[in-house]
Amino acid sequence: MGARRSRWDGLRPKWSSEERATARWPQTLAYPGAMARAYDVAAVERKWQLHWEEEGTYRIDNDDPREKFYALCMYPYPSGPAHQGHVRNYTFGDLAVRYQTMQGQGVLSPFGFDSFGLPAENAAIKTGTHPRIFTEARIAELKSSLLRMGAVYDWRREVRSHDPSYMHWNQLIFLKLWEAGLAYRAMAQVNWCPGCQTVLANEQVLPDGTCERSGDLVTKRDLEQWFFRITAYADELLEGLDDLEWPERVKTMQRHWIGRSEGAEFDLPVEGSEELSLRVFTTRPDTSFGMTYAVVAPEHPLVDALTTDAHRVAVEDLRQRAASTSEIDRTSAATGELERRGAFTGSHVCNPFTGASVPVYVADYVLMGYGTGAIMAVPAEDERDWAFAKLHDLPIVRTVQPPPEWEANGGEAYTGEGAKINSGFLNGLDVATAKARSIEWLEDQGIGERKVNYRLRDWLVSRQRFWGCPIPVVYCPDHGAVPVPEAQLPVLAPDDVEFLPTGQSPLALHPGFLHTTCPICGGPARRETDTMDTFVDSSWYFLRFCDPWNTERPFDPGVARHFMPVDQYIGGIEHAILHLLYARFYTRALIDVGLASGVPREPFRRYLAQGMIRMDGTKMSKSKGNLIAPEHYFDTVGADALRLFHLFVGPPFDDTDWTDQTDQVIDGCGRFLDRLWRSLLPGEDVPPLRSGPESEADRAVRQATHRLIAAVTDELDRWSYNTAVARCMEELNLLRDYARSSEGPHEAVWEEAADALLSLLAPLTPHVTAEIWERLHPDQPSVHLQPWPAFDPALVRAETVTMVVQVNGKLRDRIEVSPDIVAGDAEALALASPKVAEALAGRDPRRVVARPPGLVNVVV
RNA sequence: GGGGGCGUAGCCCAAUUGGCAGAGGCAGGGCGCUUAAACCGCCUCCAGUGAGGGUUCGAAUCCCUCCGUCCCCA
Repeated sequence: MGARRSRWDGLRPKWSSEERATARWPQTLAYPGAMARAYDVAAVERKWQLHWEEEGTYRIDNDDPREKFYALCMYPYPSGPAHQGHVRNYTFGDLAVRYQTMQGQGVLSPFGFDSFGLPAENAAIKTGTHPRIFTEARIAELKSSLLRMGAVYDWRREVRSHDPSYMHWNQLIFLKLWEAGLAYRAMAQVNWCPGCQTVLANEQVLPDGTCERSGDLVTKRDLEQWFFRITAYADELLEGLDDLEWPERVKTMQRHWIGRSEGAEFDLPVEGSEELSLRVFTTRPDTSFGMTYAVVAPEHPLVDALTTDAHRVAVEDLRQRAASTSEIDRTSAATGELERRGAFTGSHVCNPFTGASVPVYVADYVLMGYGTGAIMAVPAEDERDWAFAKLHDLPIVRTVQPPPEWEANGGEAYTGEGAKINSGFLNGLDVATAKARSIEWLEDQGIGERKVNYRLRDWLVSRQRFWGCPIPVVYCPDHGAVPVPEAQLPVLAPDDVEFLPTGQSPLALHPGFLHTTCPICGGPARRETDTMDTFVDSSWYFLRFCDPWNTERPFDPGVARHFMPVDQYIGGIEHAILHLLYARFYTRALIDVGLASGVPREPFRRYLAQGMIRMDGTKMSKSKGNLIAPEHYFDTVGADALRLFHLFVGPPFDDTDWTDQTDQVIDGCGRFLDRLWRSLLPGEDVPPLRSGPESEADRAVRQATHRLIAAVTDELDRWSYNTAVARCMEELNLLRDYARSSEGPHEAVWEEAADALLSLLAPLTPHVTAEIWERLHPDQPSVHLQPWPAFDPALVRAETVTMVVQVNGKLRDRIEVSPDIVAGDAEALALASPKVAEALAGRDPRRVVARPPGLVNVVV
């Protein structure tokens, strides 16, 4: 308790002594078993890692006058020493931090830990270690890895989800959302394991619907739960996607997840009853004339009332089966099984469009959570309805005319465009017009209206767990749910709890925590024992990073206005839907309840979804037991070489395979850095430099250097790290040739080239470039504090380009031309070529396609 | 079942976004250095772009079908 409180309101030390002690540098500077290196990698890397940390090179104050750049990697769940996926992620992030710093930006580079979560709780059950002890040990290990890979952060800003100073504001935000009506309580179904007598998270339920611990069949149970009203922002979350520089597929995934659909809701009067009616939602009100039956979800409140005695047994049977079937199975299983998954209720409703009486079925393919939990079934225009109708021998009436060949080709449900048929006043209209007309009719009749429906549901945040942020609510018999007063925040879980393998949260078994008094009347009351979904923690940590030492509120909106939005967000695609959507919602909610006034509503401007690292065809992960620890490479080839490998192996958003050859590639990266060292530092590889006038060869090298700067700058801006590395390798090869040339390198040209190459590589391989730079320029600031190199556009531009001449698309000649050549001249030059004349063999050109200055194609 | 990505040399990957298929690296081969080996250096081999069809003066790139593979959703 005491140790935690000490972090309560102050700055965190950059590295606590205990954390530094765990940083596991190698004991010796030699590399037993590793290849001989041109320089002492361990000494160089350790020197600079300590240097950046002690100098505070990458700290930034809230009032920094430079233009801001916010670079952020998704804060990780602390699972121990970094794995290769972390290294890949933080290499990209660190590159951005260092690159933007050299570009003159004031870079905010914070780091923190998503430190609540199930693994620590499971470990507690297994070993008896308190989750906090367990978690903080894992954090120290991960921080050690980060230090040793040379990733730089403003550690003063570190945020941990489980830190009371974070929980305090987490809980305050919850109360503000509640006050604003954005948080509410409602009954919800949870996964219930009868064997463990506890609630299970979705990931604890195996694909076959059994409990991962006891193997019992998991059932559904209703519990009072807390929700966030994310659906209130559904439209805004959808529209906001358009302007984001995110991968298209991620935006598409979010659009599908929100799942906006326009349609209508209307009532179907139940036959034989004055007051009962069934409300249905449909996206195709134009097909209403084709409704030949209706379906309700097994959980629908009217099921009991609709079911007649003769059908009760079958319906009950179906309901029980549905309760133990996952939603995925319910909506996806083969149609052949539909027969036993639907049952007639015995009741009928009236189709208001036709006046016809149609039967009502219960079927598990209709979900209570979507729309109204009841549908009108139009088998002719819906594939699942078609299959169901066929199985139950229900009539099928087409209301859209399919194309002529449709029926002949065995056509079933037709969901496409066409003229309306069999549809009374809608006949002859196209689908869109018929939709509008049918909704008008419903509204005129007063039985229904236009309705926009979303697949997105409100966010269920209650978790029956110990290792999470307690929900700050007290239940009083007289006053109901009462917020914990702000002065009493944060509500902290007690430490003296026992972790039993029952799966039940220890909070619910702890009398001291459970029993409290009502803040209103002082009478006995019960504390909420549920904790928040950890996605709540991760939905605003990037805002806390802006102003982490604020003790008055979650963060100062003015400071957040300065640093937000995140200019480059990097993290795995696995968070592309939920985390990013929740964070986008939360940012808006914080603005709207007044905690973040004026902050941009979209928190992440650019998002890089990094690819996975696979091994033997599966994701490399601790649980699969196929980890290749980065520490091993820090100890042998060094962090720079490993970083270079991750940048070089392929585009950052592509998955990459860890194979038998990977070690050789990493060694190759180390060899490149050795060559860099030997080639640029005085020694046998660097010949005497010459002064005086510059030759043609000198000018060519100068040109190559300026082109390199232009190309690498462009490539870093668009995340093409692999090609940027390749270009730097090419430049070094060129410089080595230049050094060996008979004339020898010109001093000014050589130094310009060397400085540029070191600067360009500095964000990629920060240690070795810093060391070489320091040795070349002992009186200058570090390469990391140098401005990003500029290029001369005149030198980037070529004096001549090679024009390709084709005959019928086949390469026949190359001609050196001016880059400004016009089409007519290019054509004339091409036709004058003897090689073209030879290829033409007397034939007359039928057409000449000139694309100056690169290409002319002569067609005969 | 629906949606999306990817398939280029033995391997990882480039290709100015429709214009010369090759920048870089790994592996392999040869030579040099060495008493020898490692390291290092130099040189070098290797594909016509998963298959088929279409559009185009011109296709790795755009369109269609199929195959393989990965991901997301249901």
